[in-house]
Amino acid sequence: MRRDVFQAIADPTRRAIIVLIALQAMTPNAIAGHFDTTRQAISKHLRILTECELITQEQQGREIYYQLEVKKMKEIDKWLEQFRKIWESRFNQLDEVLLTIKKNKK
Amino acid sequence: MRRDVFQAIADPTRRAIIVLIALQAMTPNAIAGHFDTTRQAISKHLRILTECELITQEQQGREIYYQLEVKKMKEIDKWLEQFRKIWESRFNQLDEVLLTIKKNKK
DNA sequence: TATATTTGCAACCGATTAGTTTCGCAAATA
DNA sequence: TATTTGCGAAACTAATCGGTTGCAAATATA
Repeated sequence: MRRDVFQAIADPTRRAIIVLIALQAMTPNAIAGHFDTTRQAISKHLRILTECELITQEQQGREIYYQLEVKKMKEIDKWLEQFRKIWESRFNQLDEVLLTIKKNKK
Repeated sequence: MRRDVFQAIADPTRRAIIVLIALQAMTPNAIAGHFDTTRQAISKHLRILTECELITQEQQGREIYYQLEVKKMKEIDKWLEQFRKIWESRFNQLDEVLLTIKKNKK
C-alpha cells in the first residue's frame, strides 16, 4: 500500500480537509459538515492523512480533534526545492539575454 | 477524468520522470531506459503529464523530445504558500517562547 | 440504567489506475 | 524498395480508490 504525502494531497477532498484544519483542530463530524459526503468517507480520508503523518489526533472525551502536522507539508516543499533552483536560474538566464539585447542596442 | 498537477505528481514514476527531464529534454525511449517498465507505460505517463501541461514536446524527425514546463510546478508552490505562512508563524511563536524563557532566566 | 452521540472499522461497489501486449503509422536506413 | 526504428493508441487485466451502508465500542446524558 503506497502511502506518501504526494498521494495524500492528490485527492481534492483531502486537500480541502488539510486547508480546513490548518488553522484550528476539528472533529470528524465538524469536518464532514463542510463537505457533501458521509462522515465515514471523511473518516477514511482522515485515516489516510494520519497514516502518512500529515495530521495528528487528540482525544477529548468522546470527541477526537484532528490537527494538521504543518511541518510534514515541508516534505513537498523540499521536493520542490530542486525545481525552484531551475526556475530561478531560467529567469536569471532570461535576464542575461535581455541584458545582452540592451547592450547590443547601444 | 480528474487531471491536475497534484494528481500528476502523485505517482512516483511520474515524479522520477519530472526530475529526469528537468535539466534536459529527453525522448520516451531514453526515459524508459531509466525505468523497469515498458516504453508504452512511460508513454502513458508522458501523456498524462502533457495533459496537465507539466511537460511540452518537440518533434525532431521521428524522435520526440519531452521537456519539463518548470513554471507549471509553481502551482504546487502556490498552494503551499498558505501553509508556509503558518509554519513560519509557528516558528516565530516558538522563538518568542524561547525568548521569554531567556528573559526570565535573567 | 436506558438512551443518544461520536467515532472507527469492515464489507461491498463502481470507477479509475498503472501496467501489459498487440497493433499501425511515420521516419530513417539498408 | 524492404526493413528497422521510434512512437502513440487500443484493448485488456489486476489492483487500488473513493464512496456507500451497516455495524460495534466508548463516552455523555436522561
